Amino acid sequence: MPDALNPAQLRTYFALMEAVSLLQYAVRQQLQADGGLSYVQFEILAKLADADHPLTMTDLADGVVYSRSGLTHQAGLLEKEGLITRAPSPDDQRATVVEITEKGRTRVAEVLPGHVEVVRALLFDSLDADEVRALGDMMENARDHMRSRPPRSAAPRKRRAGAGA
Amino acid sequence: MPDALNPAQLRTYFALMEAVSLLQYAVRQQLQADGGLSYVQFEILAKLADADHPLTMTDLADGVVYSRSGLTHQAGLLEKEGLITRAPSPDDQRATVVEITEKGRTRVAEVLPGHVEVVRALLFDSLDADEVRALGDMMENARDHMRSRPPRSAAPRKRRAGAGA
DNA sequence: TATTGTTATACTCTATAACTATA
DNA sequence: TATAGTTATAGAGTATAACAATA
Repeated sequence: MPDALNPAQLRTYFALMEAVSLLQYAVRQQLQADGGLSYVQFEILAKLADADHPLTMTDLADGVVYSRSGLTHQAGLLEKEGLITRAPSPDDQRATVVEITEKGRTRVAEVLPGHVEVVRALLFDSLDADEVRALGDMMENARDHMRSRPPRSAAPRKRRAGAGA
Repeated sequence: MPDALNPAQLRTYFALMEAVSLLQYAVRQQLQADGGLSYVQFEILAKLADADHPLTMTDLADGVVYSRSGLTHQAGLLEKEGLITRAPSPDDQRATVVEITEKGRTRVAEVLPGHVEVVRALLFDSLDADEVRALGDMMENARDHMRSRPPRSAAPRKRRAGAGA
């Protein structure tokens, strides 16, 4: 098991992290400016708009956020703005059923064109069709690989908490 | 100018964002667990460890963080832990010269193996050498493209601030 | 007992604006 | 006047732990 990255891997890692950071930053700016939405809020709304049936909080949590309380917080903000509704599920009284409102759909529609434009201008302007396909294949593989390999493996190595001194 | 993304682009965009989000999450976990460092702090230390001459705050700000005060804050934390030193520059009395300490280098050395291992296991396990090269080329192009194209273009479209209703 | 979800709380990161000091 | 950096402050996002209610 090789304990280091070769130069090509290092170069790729840094370029990937930096490029995506720049993209994320631009996307967050756009969503905030055009619709007052954080990226997570946009993800929640987009997921709800895409689904043909209402989703539970657990459904939404999958892949969107890493803690339940974080999702509850974000959902609370979206509900306060009238972009989603929350109601107890008829099937399972423990579950909460989340639906997007018309106002929520409108907000997504307001934000989407600018979003698409940013992604196109920043990411896809410099990639041809073949590259887009290759990149998509690689990232789907990587994503599936990471999903199936929970990071808990590398968790408890050394603890370090307060000011070191 | 096409106002939408084609299906291949959409698929690639989402896969890229999700894969990198998972990677970032795992990397942050590892850095925190192994060295009590945020990713930005690790970037600062790595940049200093890599440079053969001391850097100014402005040097560090390039590409690491998006506001000066944020960098000042992070540098303050690192200094408090004894991982870096800050001193007025002899050349330009306005500037601050930042140097990594031995303790800082040690911390980087402690964190690096686990970091590399996470990146290798999560990202490069599913990519062969050709893919690594292709991904690196694409991401370097995209990064340079984004750097040269400041996102301010899409900034002022619509304002939306407080609670909507 | 396990699961769903919320609440309370605390902490980190980031950004804005005001300010000092030097070029 | 422009630049380098800090400070104070405020806000958003996220996580942990305790809790309530249902399966």
